[in-house]
Amino acid sequence: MGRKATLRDVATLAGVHYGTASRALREDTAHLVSPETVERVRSAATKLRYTPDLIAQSLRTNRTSTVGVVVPDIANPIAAALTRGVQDVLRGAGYVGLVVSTDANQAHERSEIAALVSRQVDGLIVASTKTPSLYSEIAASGTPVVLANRRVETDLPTVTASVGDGIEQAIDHLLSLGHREIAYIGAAGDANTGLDRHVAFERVMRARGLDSSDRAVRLSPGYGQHDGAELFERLLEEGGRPTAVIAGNDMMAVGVLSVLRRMDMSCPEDVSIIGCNDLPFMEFLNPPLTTIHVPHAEIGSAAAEALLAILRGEDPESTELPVEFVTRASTAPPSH
Amino acid sequence: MGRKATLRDVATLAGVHYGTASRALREDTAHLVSPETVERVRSAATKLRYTPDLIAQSLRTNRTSTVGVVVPDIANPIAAALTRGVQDVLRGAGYVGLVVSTDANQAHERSEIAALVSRQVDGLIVASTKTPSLYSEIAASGTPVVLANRRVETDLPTVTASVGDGIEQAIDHLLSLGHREIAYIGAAGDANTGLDRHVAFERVMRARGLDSSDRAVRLSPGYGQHDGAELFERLLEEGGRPTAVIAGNDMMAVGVLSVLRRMDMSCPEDVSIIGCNDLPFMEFLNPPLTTIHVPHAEIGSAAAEALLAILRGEDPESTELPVEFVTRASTAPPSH
DNA sequence: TTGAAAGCGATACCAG
DNA sequence: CTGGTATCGCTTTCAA
Repeated sequence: MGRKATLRDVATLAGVHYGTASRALREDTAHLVSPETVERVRSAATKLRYTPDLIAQSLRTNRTSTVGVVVPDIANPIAAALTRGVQDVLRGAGYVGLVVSTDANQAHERSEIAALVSRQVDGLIVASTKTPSLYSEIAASGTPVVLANRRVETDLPTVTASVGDGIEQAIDHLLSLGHREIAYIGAAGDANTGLDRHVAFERVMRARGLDSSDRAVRLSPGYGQHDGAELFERLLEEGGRPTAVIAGNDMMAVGVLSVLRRMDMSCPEDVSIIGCNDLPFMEFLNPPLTTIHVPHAEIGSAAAEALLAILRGEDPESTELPVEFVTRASTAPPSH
Repeated sequence: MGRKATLRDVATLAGVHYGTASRALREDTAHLVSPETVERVRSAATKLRYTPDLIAQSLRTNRTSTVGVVVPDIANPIAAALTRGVQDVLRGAGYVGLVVSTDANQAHERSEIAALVSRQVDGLIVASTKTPSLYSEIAASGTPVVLANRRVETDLPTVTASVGDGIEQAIDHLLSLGHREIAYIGAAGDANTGLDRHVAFERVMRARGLDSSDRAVRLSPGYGQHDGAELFERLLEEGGRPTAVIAGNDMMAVGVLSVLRRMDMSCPEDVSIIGCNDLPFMEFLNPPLTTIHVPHAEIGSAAAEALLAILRGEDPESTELPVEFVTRASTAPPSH
C-alpha cells in the first residue's frame, strides 16, 4: 500500500475510464462530465489521497508551475528579502520558486541557468546578472524573464526602485539641516544600482547650486564595510572635512561610522551619515542609521506579478517602485 | 527553428534510432554503442544544442534532481545562510533547491509541502516545523527527509549545533572575567533551539556552584529585540542587578543593549552582554557583540550531504556541529 | 456524457 | 551493437 495513488487508481475505484477521471478532477473540464460522476470520482480521489503528479502533468502541458529565481547570493539580506517577496506572490498562483545563487560568477550563472531551463521553468526572475544578453536569448526562446532590482540595458521587463529620488531626498534633508560640505562614498562597480546613485548625487548637488568644491565623491570597486571605511579614511587624510556623508549603501555607511569611532569623532555630532537600502539591522545601530529604504520584498513581488502577467499572455510594463527616506539618528545639524 | 531540440531530432540528424541516441549520450550506457556512433550522436547533439528534458527524464526515472528546502522565512538571515549552505552542496551534485517559506504557520506548511511532494522532489531538507509527524509520514512514504537546525522528537536524521557547549563557554568566559551575577534572557517558545539554551544555562550554572540567587532567568514567548528589552527592563525594575547577561539570541541581546542605553548605563562597563547565533551584523554593533557563532551555512551543507547520502542508499547519522564562542567587545570584567 | 487512443520526451528491456 | 517497443502519469482530441 506504499505507492502513490495514480489517476488510473481513482478511475478504477470510481468505475470510470481514467480519461474521464482526469476531466472530472480539473475545474475547467468538470462541466463536461455528469455531476454524479464528478462526485464519484472526487470522493474516490480523496479516499485514495490522490494528488496529481505534476511531473507527468508538466510533460503533457509544457507548464511546470515553477519559476527560477536567480540571485547573487541568497544569504545576502537584499536577495533574501527579494526572494521572499517573489515567493509571496507565487504561492498564491500555485507556483513555487527554484532558487539559485550565482555568486556574481559568470560560469556559475550559466550553469545554474542551464539547470533551471532544462527543468523547464515557466519563467525566470533575475536579480543578478553581468550578462543580460543571456536572458534576452532565453526570453526570445520562449521562457519569459523579468529583471529585478538592477537596471541593465535590455528590453526585458524590469522592476527597480527609484533610488535617485532617495538620494535627492537625502541631500535635501542634509541641506535643510544646514550642511554644505557633503561627501559621497560609494561603489564604482558595474552594478547599475551603484552607478545610479553617485550619478544622482552629482546631478542633484549641481542642481542645488553646490559647486564641486562642496562635494567630494569617492568610489571604490568594492562595496563592503571595509571599502567604505577605507574611502572615508583617505578622504580625511587628504584634508577633506565633510560635515555629512551619503554612502552608496548601508554597509559602506557602517564603514564610515567605524572610522569616525576610531578617530574619536562622533555621529551625528561631528558628521552626519546617510546609508542606502535599509538592511534589516540598521535601526539597531548606534546611532540608528538614517537611510534610504529600498523595498526589496516589494520589488520581488512586483517582479513576480509581472512574470505571472506574461504567463497569462499580458505584456506588463517595467516599473519603478518608490523608495522611502527614513530619518533616524545618524543625521543632525552640523556642529558650529 | 524556435523549438528546443529533442532526442529524436539528434537521432535523425545522426541517422540512428532515438533509443540508440539516448544510450550514446549518457555516460553509463555509452559503452553499449560503437565509438563512431557515439561520436556521430554527440556531435549532432552539440550542433543542435540539445539538452535533455529533465521533466521527461523524471517521469521515466522517478528522480527529479530537485530537493525541497523548507524554512520558516527565507528573509530571516539564519534561514538564508542555511539555504546557502544547502545550495552549495546540491549544486555539486546536479541538484537544485525548491525553496519555500512556511511562516511557522501550519496551514502554509502543509500546502507548501504538498506543493513540493507533488513536484516529486527527491528529498526534503526541513529547517522549520511544528509538526514533525508530517515528515515522518513523508519519509515513510519514500521521500527522504533531513531535519536541520532544530532538534525535534523524531528518528529522522537531524543536523544541529551544540549550542549548549556555547552556553557553557559563555558562562565560563564570564566567570573568568569575575562575574557572579549572571542573568539569562531568552525565549520560552516551543522551538527546541530555544529550550536547549536556557536549560543549558541552568545546568551549567549549577554545575559551577552558582546557586539560584546568583542567576536570574527570564523567558518570554517571543524572541525578538523587543522581547529581550522588555524582559531585561522588568528584571531591573524588580531589583535585579546582574553584571552580565546571556541572551537566548542576538536580537534579544540587542534589546538588552537598547535598554542599557536608554538608562544611561553602558556596555560592557556596567553590564556585559553575550548573544547567540552570530547574525551577519553583530560585529558592527557598538560595542561589537560577543556571541556564540552557530554555523548555519555548515548546518545546511551537512544536511544536504546527509540527504545526498540517503539518496545514494546510505544511512547517515544525525550530527551535531560545534559552535564557536566569539569574544568581541560587549564583555569585560565587572566594574562593581 | 463517456471511452479509446494518441502523444509529451525520455529510459530500458527484448530481440535481432 | 542497434532497432523496436512498452511505459512513466497525465491531457486532450476524436468517436461512439
